[in-house]
This record gives sequence, C-alpha cells and structure tokens, in this order.
Amino acid sequence: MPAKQSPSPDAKPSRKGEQTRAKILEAALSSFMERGFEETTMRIVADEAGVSLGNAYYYFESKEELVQAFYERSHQEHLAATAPLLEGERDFRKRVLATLHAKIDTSEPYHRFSGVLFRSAADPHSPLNPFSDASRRVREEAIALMERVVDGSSLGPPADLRRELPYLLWLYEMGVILFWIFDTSRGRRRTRVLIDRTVPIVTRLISLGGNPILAPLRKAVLKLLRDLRDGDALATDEPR
Amino acid sequence: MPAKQSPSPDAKPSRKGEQTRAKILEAALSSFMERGFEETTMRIVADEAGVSLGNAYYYFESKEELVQAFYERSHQEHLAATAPLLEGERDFRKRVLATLHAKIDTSEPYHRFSGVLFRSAADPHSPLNPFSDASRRVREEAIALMERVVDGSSLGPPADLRRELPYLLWLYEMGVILFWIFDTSRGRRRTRVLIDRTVPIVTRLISLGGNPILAPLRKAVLKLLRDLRDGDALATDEPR
DNA sequence: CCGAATTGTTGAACAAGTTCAAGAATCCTC
DNA sequence: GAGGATTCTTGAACTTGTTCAACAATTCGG
Repeated sequence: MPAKQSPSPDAKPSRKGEQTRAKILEAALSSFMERGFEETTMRIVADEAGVSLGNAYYYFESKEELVQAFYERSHQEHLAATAPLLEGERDFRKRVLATLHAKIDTSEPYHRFSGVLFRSAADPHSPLNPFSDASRRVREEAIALMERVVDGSSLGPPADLRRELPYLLWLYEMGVILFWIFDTSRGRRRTRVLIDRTVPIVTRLISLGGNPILAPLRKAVLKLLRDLRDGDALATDEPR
Repeated sequence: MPAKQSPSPDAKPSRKGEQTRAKILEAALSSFMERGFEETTMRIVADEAGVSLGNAYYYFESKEELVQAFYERSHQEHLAATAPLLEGERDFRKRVLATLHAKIDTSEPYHRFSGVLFRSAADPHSPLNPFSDASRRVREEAIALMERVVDGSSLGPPADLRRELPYLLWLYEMGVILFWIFDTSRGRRRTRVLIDRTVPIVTRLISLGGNPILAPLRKAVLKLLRDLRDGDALATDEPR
C-alpha cells in the first residue's frame, strides 16, 4: 500500500528523501522571494526543484505548508541574530528593543510575501495561525526566547508576573509583526517608531507592576489573562 | 462590446439585475451557513440561485467579495441592534458594553465561517482586510457608530482625545472580534468575559486621560497614534 | 414603436491546487 | 545478497475559482 503521510515528523535524518525535501523547500522559498506567493505555482516549485508535481505533495501537504516551513526558518534566523545581542546586555529595555529590531531585520527579506504568512493568522482552522498546533513548536521557541530576554536581565518582577511575562511579550511581538506586515514605509520606519516608542511604555508598566501598591491591580490583570487563556479560547486545531 | 464591470456601485435601483444579484447573495450566504465557506462552491451558489456560473461572476468579482457583502450585512444588523440600546443610556461604560455585546450577539450566526471573513485580515493585499479601501465604507460606519457611543454619553473627554476616541474604540472592537473568532467556548463565554472585564479598564483609562496631571502622557500617546497612522503604515490597496 | 446602446446571461475553457493509483528505488532483515 | 517492506516518484486526472467570447434581453432616445 502507498505510504501514509509526509515523513517530516518522524523520519530519521538523511533518509534519501531529506535532500529532496530540502530541494523543494529551497525552490519554493527562492521562488516566493522572486515572484511572490500567488505567482509561485506548485508546478514551478516542482520544476525548479527538479521533481514531479506529485512529489512536492509527498513532502508538503499543501502550498501553505511551504510557508510554515519558511516561518520556522525565519525564526531560526531570528534566534541566531538575537544571541550575540543578548550576550552582554543586562538592561531589560535594551534587551527587548534588540530582540524586536532583530525580528524586523531578519524578516525584512520576506516582507513581500509575509502577508500570506499571516493571511491565515486570523483563521482558527488554518494551521498557519500562530495559536495552532502546527505552529506550536515555533511558538514555544519564540516564547522561550522571551523567557531568556527576561531571565538574563536585571529585571526582577514578582513571581506571578514573571510566569506570564514571556507569553505576554510574545503576544506583544505578534502585535508588532502584525503592524509590520501592513507597514509599507521605507525601511519599515514606522514599525521602528512603534517599537522605539512602545517598548519604554511596556518596560515602565512592568516595573510599575512590581510596586506593592499595585499588587491588586497586577493580580487582577493576571487573573483575567489566565481566565481567558486557559481552556479553549485560543485553542484551535486540537482534536475536538 | 461586452459590459465593463459589476453594476453594484452605480446601478439605479431595480434595474433588472438587482434581483439577480440579491438571489445570488442570498444563495451564497445561506450556503455559507449551511456548509461553511470552503465547502461552498461557486457552482453550488450559482445552482441554488438558479443562474449560470458565469453570471455569478458578473455580479461578484470573486468568492471573497461575497464575504464582503456579508460583512456589510452583518454590520447593518449590528447597527439595528445597537440603536435601541443606546436610546436611553447615558453612561459611557454601559454604552460601550451594550455595543460590544450586540456585536457578538448579531455575529453569532456567522461564527462558523467568520474565520474566513478575517482570514485575509492580516493580508495587506486582500480587499477584505479591515484597513483596505474595499472595507472603507463599513469601517467608516463602524467608526461613526463609536462616535455616536461617545457623543451620546455623559463622558467629556478633552478635545484631542475625543477626536481619536472613536477610532481607538473601533480598534478595540477589532481586537475583541479577533478574540471572538478564536473563541470556541459555548455561548462565547470567554469573549463575554473579555468584554466585561476590559471595558471597565478602558473606561477608567479614558477618564484618567482627562486628568490635567496626565495631559503630557495623553498627548504623547495621541501623538504616537497619529505618527503611526498618518501616511502609509496602514494604507493598503490605495493606488501606489 | 425602432434600433442602437447598455445590461444581463450563458457555457465552454483555462489555471492552479490537490489527489491517487501505479510503479521504481531504497532500505532492512535474515 | 535475496526478498519483502518501506519510502520515493511519477503522471494523469479531478476540483474549483476565474475568464471570456458570444449571444439574449432590456432600456431608452427619437
């Protein structure tokens, strides 16, 4: 009988098809950059990868899944760019600034078709939405990065806030990226402005959150957050 | 020579095709509700409307444009539901609450395929995104509704804040809707919680914004808002 | 009421995403 | 290294959104 499904999840490294998969992904990404997403045909991808059309679908369930693969690559680049920046910096504000600017920097080459990436961002049924199972790995890694940003800093937030902070910062990052997608100014000037002006506010808020006087407010906000997140509000393609 | 384009924008009322257009829209919406967006085929729509496939495309440029039409209808229902609620209520907080809950109520029947509505929300090139030209009319009406919410209330915000408030409230509404789309809890319980708990915060913030002591902060925030909005950051399908 | 202009309608054809049965290559065990 | 299991690969076919040339109906000025 024919093979069940794409081999990506389990497959031991460097089974024959690993190279084929890579070839296809390479062809797809370079074509996305060259002509954009819509204009890139699965037939073109297959051709440029030197494989048959059906073969491309053996490795990627859909055209969108190719974008998911790009999403992961983009995150890796962000990770790589961020590491040295966080190395010698303790100041929380600067760490967040560096992380966000690095995100914009590394994403710039993909801006042209990034809309597609997030086109399904608001579709609960799309595996591309940032809350989906399919995005889980990247999402968790992105949150882990924010955890590093927090932990490596001189900031000492209360434990309850500390626990939610990475997730909150990730949400904040998603918001910035959403803005960035719509930003057509040269050099993404406006997104830079957004970052430069909101990071201080965010930082200040977090600092204030540690003030004992504001403990009730902080707890209320955190409780709301938990109430909204727990359960199924943001669940998506989990098995029903 | 063949006709140029869809007649919707100009067409005098009850030219022959008005009924055809209505039939097609009716068929589309009822099929969307019955089987969802993906499963609704343009051929099905045409069949159920009793017209040919090509005819459907005479009235609607694309399948997505049918969704746009729904978007407008949904807004009309929201308007209708909101009017009586705002009639005898002066309290700002209650006015916002009523308006948002009405939005959720009137949108409920469409929740199943609402993801599609906003699927393109993050795609700068899609006419469906809430910032696009195609959405302009509905967007402006939705903002105008928020203007009414503000003006009919006992609230007296400073002029500069007053000017931006409707737009800000609309953005807030968009955020709530985004959450709602992902909300799978029964009765959209979680979205209700979100509304009930964030509206007081928003209201408080606005009240505080009128405090002279906070004027510098208020002005700074409003300036940021203007800087980010003016120009092209959120522009989309305007002619280049 | 006539004829041209406009508007409405059709069915066939096309493009591109996706599926699938069949067969080739590779791997793995004995 | 033979043979069965697994993994790869292919090309054709199918679905569905979209386009288009041709034709029909309607409208409207005279």
